[in-house]
Amino acid sequence: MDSPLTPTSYAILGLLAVRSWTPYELAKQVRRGLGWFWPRAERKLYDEPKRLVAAGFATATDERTGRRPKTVYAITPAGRRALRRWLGEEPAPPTLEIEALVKVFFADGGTLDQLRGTLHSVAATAQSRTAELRAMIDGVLEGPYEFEARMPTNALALRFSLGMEDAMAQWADWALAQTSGWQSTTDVAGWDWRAALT
Amino acid sequence: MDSPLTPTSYAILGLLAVRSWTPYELAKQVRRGLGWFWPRAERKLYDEPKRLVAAGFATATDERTGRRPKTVYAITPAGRRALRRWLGEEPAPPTLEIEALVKVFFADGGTLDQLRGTLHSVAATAQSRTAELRAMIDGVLEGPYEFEARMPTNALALRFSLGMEDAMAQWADWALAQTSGWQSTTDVAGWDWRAALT
DNA sequence: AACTGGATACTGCCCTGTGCAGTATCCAGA
DNA sequence: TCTGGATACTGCACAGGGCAGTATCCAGTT
Repeated sequence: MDSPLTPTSYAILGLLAVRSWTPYELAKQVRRGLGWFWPRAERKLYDEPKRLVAAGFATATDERTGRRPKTVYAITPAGRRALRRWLGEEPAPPTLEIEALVKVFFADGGTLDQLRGTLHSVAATAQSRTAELRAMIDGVLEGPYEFEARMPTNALALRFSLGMEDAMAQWADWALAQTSGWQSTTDVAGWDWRAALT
Repeated sequence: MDSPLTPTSYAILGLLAVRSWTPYELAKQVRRGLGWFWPRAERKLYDEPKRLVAAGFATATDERTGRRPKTVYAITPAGRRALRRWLGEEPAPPTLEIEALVKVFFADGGTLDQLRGTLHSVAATAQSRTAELRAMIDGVLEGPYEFEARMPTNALALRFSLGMEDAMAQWADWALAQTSGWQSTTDVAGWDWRAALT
């Protein structure tokens, strides 16, 4: 029960530092922001706050909407101190899970069409994710925004996500151009991989 | 037991399509290549091949080095067909887990030094990971390489990793420049987040 | 010839995290 | 009144991570 808190615990604690939430609201908020660099299943967001309560970093308040109960979590002073401490610790190196790249890496076991299909998929995904980010930015730029005070750090993170999606799109376009002359995934018709790596 | 195979199963199957390996060798190989976009704990690489054998996609051969036993896994024709089929399926969207960004996102709960420390850490990690990639590339460019035939698709994947690391380094440098005039994480001294987002 | 340390070759166990099914209630609109 | 989507959870099975523990092998040292 008192196993050490995980980065996920601190991510939730960070959200509680902004305001109080029900787990359901946390889930919506994670989809909007945090999920771009710390994705977690909705399921987890019901367990994690309980651990924060057990650690004394949050409180749980039972409320109700009519007859339907809900639990509102709020941060404690000890929670804010713990968050502050954690913010100064060395972060773990990044972890990327990109199924598309596995398919590119082993593309020589399949057809050229399959490889190029995967590359098109990467480009399309990056474009639609970029559009999502841009829509969020437009929304914030226009209207008055609930968390205006948090926009400076928020903007740094948004720029990061835009940069990642842009890099993926750029790479996919580059790879599509490179493979355009290939005869197959194993017969690359004189294409020079050494040149591509320098 | 016959639960559907995961992307991890196909990642291992892809390695077996290149040649036969013991789980220990698989682990080394994953660290070298696949791990950059599909990282898995060594532990997993001892379980996964067993599932491939159960599915009829691989065979296990018990060998020994002196008195110490080892298991060599090899792909079957059905395995190659399964891999080929999988290569044509739509890949899942990318998943990024970046603890440093969580710290940036919630930096307004800590000090400016903490924020800039996190940014320096991102820059340093990206640089050292880039150096690792470059060292691998240099090694391949110089000597005769065991898997020369796989270099075209391998080069596409390597370029991807270089691009990601470069994007992270670029972003970290940009963010350090942006925050250089901040008084604190909440007093940004006239810094315009709107400008940073357009 | 014995000793040491790093590489090889695994397994067990506990924990985190995902995905999905299942159970309710609430509320706006038809 | 009815319906469907949003709200508010829990249980369960499985994927995956990290670490401790158990051996053997082998090259270099003493």
